[in-house]
Amino acid sequence: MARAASTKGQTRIQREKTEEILEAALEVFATYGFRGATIDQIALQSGLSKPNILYYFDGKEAIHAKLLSRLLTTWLEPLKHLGDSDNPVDEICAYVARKLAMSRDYPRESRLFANEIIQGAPRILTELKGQLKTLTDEKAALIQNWCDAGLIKPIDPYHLIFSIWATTQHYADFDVQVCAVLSDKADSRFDQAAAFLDNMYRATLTH
Amino acid sequence: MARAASTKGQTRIQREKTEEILEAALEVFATYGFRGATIDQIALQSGLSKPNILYYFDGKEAIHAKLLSRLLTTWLEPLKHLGDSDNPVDEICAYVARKLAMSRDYPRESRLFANEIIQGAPRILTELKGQLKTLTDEKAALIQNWCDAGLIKPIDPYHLIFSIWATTQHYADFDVQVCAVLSDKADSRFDQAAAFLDNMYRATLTH
DNA sequence: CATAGTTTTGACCATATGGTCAGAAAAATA
DNA sequence: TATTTTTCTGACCATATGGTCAAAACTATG
Repeated sequence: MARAASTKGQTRIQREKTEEILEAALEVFATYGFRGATIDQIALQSGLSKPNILYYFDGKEAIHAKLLSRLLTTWLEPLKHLGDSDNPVDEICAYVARKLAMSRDYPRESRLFANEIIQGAPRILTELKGQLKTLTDEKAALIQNWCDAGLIKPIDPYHLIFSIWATTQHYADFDVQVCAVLSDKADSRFDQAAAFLDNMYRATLTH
Repeated sequence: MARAASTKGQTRIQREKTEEILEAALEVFATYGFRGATIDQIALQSGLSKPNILYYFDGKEAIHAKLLSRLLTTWLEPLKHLGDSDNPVDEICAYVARKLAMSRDYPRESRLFANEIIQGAPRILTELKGQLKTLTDEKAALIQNWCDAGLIKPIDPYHLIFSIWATTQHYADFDVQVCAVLSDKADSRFDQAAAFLDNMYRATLTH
């Protein structure tokens, strides 16, 4: 038996089933959190039997860990692309737009992450203090340079980044609430949000 | 036996124990979510035995329901105080400050709420579409009036409110992440946040 | 103090849940 | 086709969990 843990030499079936399980697990973990999710739910969602799932993964923890480790890479991707440019305001607004698009297109990933963080990030704290902090420090320094050069208004770069995470992820994590409040106007919520946020960050950053 | 459900004629012990249980339950539910929390944990946290807890409440659901119904009132309080005034910008910034203070002083309440919403608000959806929507509609109309009167820049009042909820609650719900990124600078995070947010919303709203 | 009412608990139950295992079914290989 | 390897499953186990109950401990009051 070749466990999915060994990344080399996987058969077609191993690759396919592993994906199906992760897809189902994402749905379940995002909705109920780690402790609230059950392997039976993942089994039901994926159409596989419970023992079959445990044939591919070494347990509930392992499935969750795999999802989280994948997620972090995807999640940091938009921030990585925040590059130097002659127009910092556009650069930041483009980042906001990318991040909002991720909330729209990958709400389950956002909720998986939110569940983990709210509950104290017990299984991802190391990565937060490592990868996430390193990247954020780097980009905060870049933004600080823009401030110092007078290209944008003076602001705290860290809290600017926090506010971007908060405002964009809100549309994935709190979607039920947003829809409840907007009711019939909810359909265009992502377009409205894009316009509002672009407007707000331009006002915040432009001299 | 007089169950806590009957709000009238409670003895001193009933009032005290009920509070102790709710206090412990808030801690546990906020950390693990509804499905992840166990009555045993609440028992341990409160120093009471499990059967004793079930003597005061009709089950896990009932404890959670009680917490949620209390919470909603407290939670909407800051928004209710968003009143008419000759300086709308100050008015909104004061609301932001109040909301941020709540994240600092009542992080568990914020997380309890966040857990519920992220998981689809199964036990509070009615209240969201009722109380929350009504109040938000009312305040959005007020803000719209300020826009129309030219007292603040034209913005979408609903998404302004969403952004305030998102940015302020972020400091309670994602506190672990904020601290991980700020590391040694984390101590003053709420003061920094207050300054940043005040600055951002003034820029967004002032002509 | 005696009695009635309230509060608390240990022991217990039914179900849910994470996980195991021997062997069957299917697929790859010789 | 025969054999080896991979994939899959029903039955099962140990523990965790929500909840019950009879009786004990405690408290207030006549």
